[in-house]
Amino acid sequence: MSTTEDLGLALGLVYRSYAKASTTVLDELPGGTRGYHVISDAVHGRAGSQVQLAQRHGVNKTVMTYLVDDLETAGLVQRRPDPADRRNRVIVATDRGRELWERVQERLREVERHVMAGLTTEEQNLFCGLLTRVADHANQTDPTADPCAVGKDIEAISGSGDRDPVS
Amino acid sequence: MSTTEDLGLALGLVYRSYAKASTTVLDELPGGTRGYHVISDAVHGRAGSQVQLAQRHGVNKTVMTYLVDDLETAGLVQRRPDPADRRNRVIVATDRGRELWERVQERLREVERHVMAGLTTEEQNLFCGLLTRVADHANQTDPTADPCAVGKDIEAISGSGDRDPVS
DNA sequence: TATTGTTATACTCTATAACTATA
DNA sequence: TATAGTTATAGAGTATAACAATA
Repeated sequence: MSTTEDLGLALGLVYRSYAKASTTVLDELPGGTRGYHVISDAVHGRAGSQVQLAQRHGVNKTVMTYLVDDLETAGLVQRRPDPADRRNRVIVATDRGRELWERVQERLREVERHVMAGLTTEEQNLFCGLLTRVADHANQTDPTADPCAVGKDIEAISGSGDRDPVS
Repeated sequence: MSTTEDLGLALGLVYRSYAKASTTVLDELPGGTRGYHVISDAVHGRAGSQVQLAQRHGVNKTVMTYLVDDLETAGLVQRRPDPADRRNRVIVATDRGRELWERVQERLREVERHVMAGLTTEEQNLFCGLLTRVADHANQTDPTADPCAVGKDIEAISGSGDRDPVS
């Protein structure tokens, strides 16, 4: 019998498996895994403002301030003024940040293969493709949107009789 | 262009998307998402001891003590003495825990469909199947194994010249 | 008036250390 | 001696509140 009949359970298991396997590669970076993801966004020119970054990576904007501080101190990213809106700080990668990203990226490909070792190479590509589409869909859904909207959909489906699952 | 060329980034995005979408369903449970997963293991008779549960769900055994305390107080699980080793407390589900699990489980299926809305139904099944296999593989890999073993594999592949990605 | 980013502060979660009981 | 579980304590991570600058 499978030990994971639940999507959330399986996601958590795989997420932790990846986190553990990538530790040796990412723990030396400022901000660890999250720091790498911010650098990654900066390298691809999709970082945007700090608030946008914070929303995309699921943390408070104050946390992003500290993280960008560390990344900037390490010379990996830069805060740039946004000509269109002087309140924003656009986060861009430095040359050093780009070089670091490329080096780390190669080692992470090995980590990914290790995590997905239970699948054939073809299946790995298929899985990555599907996962990416789910992720992109989640990313498209406006991160600033009211989180309750999702809950409302679900409540409308399942009814209001069992709102309190405990009592 | 895709916003997620990286497995870890995509996993994080999907994981947070699921966490956000399941909030309304799971936040009222003791221990939230993790509490539900422990109940789920207990319902399926695969919970085992508290240490085993802690390892499977990626937390310290002390955290599991507190969590099981809350679940037991809520009447959802029970600590049972293990005849084979009196040090162990085997965690089993109560009738109430089983009922709760079934109710929540139905609502979570809707959440899952919402998270995977970017895929067709066939693709959703395919994705879940592959994800489950990756998760089972991660679960099989002895959770007590030395985490450094993974790092050693990776270092052997990528060489030792760039151990410090920053300087 | 609302939003971005910053700082100081408070809170939540988790781990460490020390202990008992069992093996 | 080593491990499961518990408790008290300390630490890491994160959010809240208040503020200045900008829209």
